[in-house]
Amino acid sequence: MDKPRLRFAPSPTGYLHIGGARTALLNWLFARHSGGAFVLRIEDTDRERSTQAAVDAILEGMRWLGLDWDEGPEVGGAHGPYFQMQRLDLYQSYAEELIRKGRAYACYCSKEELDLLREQAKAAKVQFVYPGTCRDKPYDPSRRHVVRFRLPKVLEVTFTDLVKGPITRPGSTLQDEVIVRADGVPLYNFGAVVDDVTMKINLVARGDDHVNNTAIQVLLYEALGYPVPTFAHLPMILGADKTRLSKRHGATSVTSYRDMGYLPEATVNYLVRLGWSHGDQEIFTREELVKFFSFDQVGATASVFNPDKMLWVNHTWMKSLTPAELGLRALPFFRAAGLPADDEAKRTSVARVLQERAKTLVDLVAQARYFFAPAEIDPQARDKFLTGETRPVLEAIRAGLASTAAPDAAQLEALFGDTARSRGLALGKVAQPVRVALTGGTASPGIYDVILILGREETLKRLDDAIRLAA
RNA sequence: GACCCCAUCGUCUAGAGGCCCAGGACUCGGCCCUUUCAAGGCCGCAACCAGGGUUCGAAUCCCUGUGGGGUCACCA
Repeated sequence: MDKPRLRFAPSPTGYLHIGGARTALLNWLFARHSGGAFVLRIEDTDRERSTQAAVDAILEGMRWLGLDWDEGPEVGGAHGPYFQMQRLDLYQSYAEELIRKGRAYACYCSKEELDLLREQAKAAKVQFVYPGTCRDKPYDPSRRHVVRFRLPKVLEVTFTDLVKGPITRPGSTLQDEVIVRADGVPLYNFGAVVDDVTMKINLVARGDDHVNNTAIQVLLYEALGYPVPTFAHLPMILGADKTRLSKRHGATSVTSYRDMGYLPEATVNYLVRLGWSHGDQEIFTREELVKFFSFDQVGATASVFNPDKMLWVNHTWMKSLTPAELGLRALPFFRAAGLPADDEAKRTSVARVLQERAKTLVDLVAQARYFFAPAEIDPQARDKFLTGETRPVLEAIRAGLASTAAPDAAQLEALFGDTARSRGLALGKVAQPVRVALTGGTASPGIYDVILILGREETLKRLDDAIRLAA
């Protein structure tokens, strides 16, 4: 087989959702795996719903995931243009070729007439079948018409599917479909086939919802005289209630995951594991995925999107980044939260102590708040830990710290240990009040780390504030 | 309704006739570690849709049923 050429062909009617992103990802993965090409084509023939904003959103989503395309919008390529609305002449000439060869014909029936027939069929509870009214009428381009494919007499159509195996559909369930509208814009089945033919696509991997389109497309390829590509129909992604994933299941656009503080590595990792596996491995780098991925390891079953597991994957990825890198990734979120985290050394230290505790970048920033802004003392924590009883402890720590010029971890440990021991207290009895004083809450990274990051001056200041509160 | 596809723990999955009274991961529960919270370690709960075949032997192959999903446009 020639080098694989794959494509992702979204219609720009909205943002890039999770399902589309996975389709794009798997196509990209296999193209990179095989050294083939990945083409991005925009199927904007639905003028009602297509928007430039959606095109931008889709490209943005793909870029965030790191899915670069070899041919397509903005990068061009030898088989362009890559927007269907810029390829109308092409569809027209292919349609005319089919008419000339007798494989298609002009149909002059009005939409109203057909709608009526469709209603009648529905009322009679039978499948609507185009009666073939115009099948043998002469071609008169001057009359308003659509182009219909003349269905060849076939018993059945069979094609290979890399994930589902051979699929057969009886010819009796097919009919003369409209392939070009009256306004000259092609319908999906025709546009996609003409484009896949002219863009030399030989492996079509797309959503499961297209399986039923495939038979007619196979016939179209044959009518056009081109080899039929191999197909890979990817199972749908479902929500928790096992229905197709949609907005009501929560966030469905990839960029919303970016905005919620997920890493692209984790998103890619999770998405690919939804329906694909490689033994027992859960975490994959992009390089590993490129190396291991193939369509025949993709399961044939639809899979339920599990936010908990995605969160775990993200957490795992966050832990694997270097603190400096993690801090850098979090920087936009710090800025969005209005926290001054531009000091790289401090930001890195914060990331280091928080990376095991924060599951997303947004979570990390939320947990880091008191490092960059005054501590907001939780009332319950104050009532419990900043009391007349703990005040002497706070004062002792304050005094010890004040007499140390530049405390290090060992000195802090000694200070806390001695303070606890001399008063016959467990270490926790000393650490908790200090924790509340410095962070405002009862849960935080190790208290010595907190002090070291806050610095001596700021720590003394917060201790003073807390001692006042404990009065 | 017709046609197509699918069917292992709650979820993602391993499993391509004996290695499986079914393995890993998420979630959940317990224990350990521990200055809090995490992280980490250990342990546990939990599944082959049903019924028929084929076979010495079936989660794995075949058939039927059931359940779920998808498609039936001058949308994609």
